[in-house]
Amino acid sequence: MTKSRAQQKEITRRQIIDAAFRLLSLERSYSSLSLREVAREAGIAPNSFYRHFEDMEELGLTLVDEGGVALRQLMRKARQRIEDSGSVIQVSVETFMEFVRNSPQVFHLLLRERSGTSLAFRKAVSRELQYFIVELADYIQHRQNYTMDEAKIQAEAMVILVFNAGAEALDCKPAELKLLTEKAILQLRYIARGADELSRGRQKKTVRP
Amino acid sequence: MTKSRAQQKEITRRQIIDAAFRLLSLERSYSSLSLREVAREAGIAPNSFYRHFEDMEELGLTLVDEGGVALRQLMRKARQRIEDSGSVIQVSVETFMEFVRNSPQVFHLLLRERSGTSLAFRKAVSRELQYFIVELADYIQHRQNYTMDEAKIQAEAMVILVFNAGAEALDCKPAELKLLTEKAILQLRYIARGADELSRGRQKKTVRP
DNA sequence: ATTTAATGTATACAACTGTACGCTGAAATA
DNA sequence: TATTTCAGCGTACAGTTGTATACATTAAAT
Repeated sequence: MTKSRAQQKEITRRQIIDAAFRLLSLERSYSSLSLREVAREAGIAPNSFYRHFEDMEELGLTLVDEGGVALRQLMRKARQRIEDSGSVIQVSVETFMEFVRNSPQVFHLLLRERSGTSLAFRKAVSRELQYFIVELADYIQHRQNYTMDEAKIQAEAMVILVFNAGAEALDCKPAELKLLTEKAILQLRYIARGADELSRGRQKKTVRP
Repeated sequence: MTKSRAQQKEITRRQIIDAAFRLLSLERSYSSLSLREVAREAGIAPNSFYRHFEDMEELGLTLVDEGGVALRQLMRKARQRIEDSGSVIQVSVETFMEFVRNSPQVFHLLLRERSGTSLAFRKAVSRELQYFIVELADYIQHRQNYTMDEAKIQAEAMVILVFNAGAEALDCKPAELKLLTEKAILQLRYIARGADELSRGRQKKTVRP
């Protein structure tokens, strides 16, 4: 059976994407990758790259999208875990940390391009983060009676801190991982509790649980 | 009057450092600078660079150090402002935001190299952040009776959030700056209050102020 | 006054980059 | 079956890079 043209093209496209992810590491940022390098790793001629992507920026944005999707899928599973067992904060943070350790390249990409030189990249990563922030804000608002603004500010702080913990996790030894996770959990609890107290202070009447 | 050798060397060294800072921007990260480019901007021959720095990494570490010093000096001034007027959190955050807007290149450098490809850079930036964290933790611990660990975890969360607000400030319009600052202040208050409540919960007896 | 040492330069080279051009073979279409 | 389309390749070119080597100038040391 011979492959259709579209199928073969899709395969090559995947090879390029996978090659790029493979090249990312602690010592190698996306912006330091050259087109030729990616082509080499993908096993194609440099010029063939252009049959699939306009330039490296377009490939990069594709990687950010793919990475975001992968991360969101994982966090959706985390929510299932929450249903039957335990604390939202703990399960979420632990799930995220697992992701960072299992797919460090993806996390590297998101982490670095969030403050990278390309506006398009920064916006793309920011958009991925917004998904989390909004989902988390919804969740928070659903359980307590915050305004949406309050909930978002709270959610954003949490996402930033978890992201930061992920960044530290990349550099640390496996033994230190647990400590790092606990630190992040505690920081998130500070925020949850603090937001709780401060919003209660502003409200006329709220029954303490 | 002729210049002594050491004096002239120091002048050229400064030209290199200043040139490198000048080249940094939203669109230009340190790792994307070439040795030749810096030499060109500094007005010297490419090879002359080596008379002052082993390689680009050594220059970069020097920049991180200088940036850290500048930032710390500014924050020290902030503490004076706190003495006579108002909230610690508010003054600190506002001071930091001013720094970001006034010396964006320095902040760019710290922000990016914090998650960059060079371990030496990451460590250098991390060390700069530790200065702030420790100072803030001391301050926190001095006012309330936390353990040092608690105070540090709290301080770290605060520094991370302020840093993040700074990153957002780089991309935003001047009009949005105030809103951004207020958001960060609120986030820090969440943490302060949350830590306060959670540590009180653990203590046998504490008199509410 | 002579020698030494060091700052800065000019030239050169090999390695790598992005990408323009033209070609090939085979799948898709007519 | 004949024609068109298009993914992929090879060659080529101009530009940039880090840095090795050799040399000039001149302050500092002898």
